[in-house]
Amino acid sequence: MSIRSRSDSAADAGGPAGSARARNLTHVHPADVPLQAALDAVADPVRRAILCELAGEPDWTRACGTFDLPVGKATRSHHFAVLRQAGLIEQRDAGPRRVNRLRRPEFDEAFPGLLDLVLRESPPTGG
Amino acid sequence: MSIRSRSDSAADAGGPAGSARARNLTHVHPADVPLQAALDAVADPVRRAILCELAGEPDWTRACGTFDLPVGKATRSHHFAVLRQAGLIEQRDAGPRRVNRLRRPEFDEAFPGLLDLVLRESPPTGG
DNA sequence: TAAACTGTTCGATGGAGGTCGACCACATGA
DNA sequence: TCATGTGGTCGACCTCCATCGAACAGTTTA
Repeated sequence: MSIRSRSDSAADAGGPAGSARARNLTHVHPADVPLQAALDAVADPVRRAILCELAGEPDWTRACGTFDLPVGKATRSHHFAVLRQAGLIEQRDAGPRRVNRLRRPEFDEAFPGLLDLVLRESPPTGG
Repeated sequence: MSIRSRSDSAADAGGPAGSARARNLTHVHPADVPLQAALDAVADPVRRAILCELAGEPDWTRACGTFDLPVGKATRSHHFAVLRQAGLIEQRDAGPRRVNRLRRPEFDEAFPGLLDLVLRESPPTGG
């Protein structure tokens, strides 16, 4: 079965009440994401860059602002929201920062192979 | 190695010279397709419908006009061209018709799991 | 309280691409 | 040659979405 405790680690992360900001953080489990939304999410190169950077480091160690992206902070915020609604990332407030986690196992179960393709994408090999 | 005889079955299909129309039929091997193009190709619902229909029948049995699609023939022609350039389908002229083949093994090798996701997509299950 | 930092929201803009109608090109058959 | 049937090409339109600047909100520290 693919039905699991979908309200487990997402919204409740960070404590029972959290802050007012944390309550605005809505998450979607990958199992509830339509294929269309998943494909749209990974079809954008900026979002794929976020996913690749995120995959290279431990969970909850990267805040949104620490990513090297060729877009302004408004656009960056938009992309993180898209990734969150597509079930690709999980976010948690840590002080003024918002740290991220790649939802690899859950997303892999819902869309086998898709995330692997994205993370296998090699940038221009620098040579 | 992923390098194989990429000029093998695509452009040469249908005989040495073929017709004048057949010479305009340019194919791209999946191994030469960027991930961006592959994702863009499968991100469109009309194109996914084509792929699903194509997967349900033997190769070279479906002409472009026989697909049940909610778009005009100009748009349909455009979508087939996109699928061809993305290495997802192979086309061959059969008289006035243009028959299609899903390049499943080649595409699977280049983008493992992606086509499976598309073909696994279940429409509203009708009940 | 104020300042600095992080991130979101809002409104507007621009470009990419899906869509169409019309016309064109090719193959078949009479 | 003409008619028909299939599919491609062209130009235009239009919608969606990525992008930005500006303003706003929450957190931390002074």
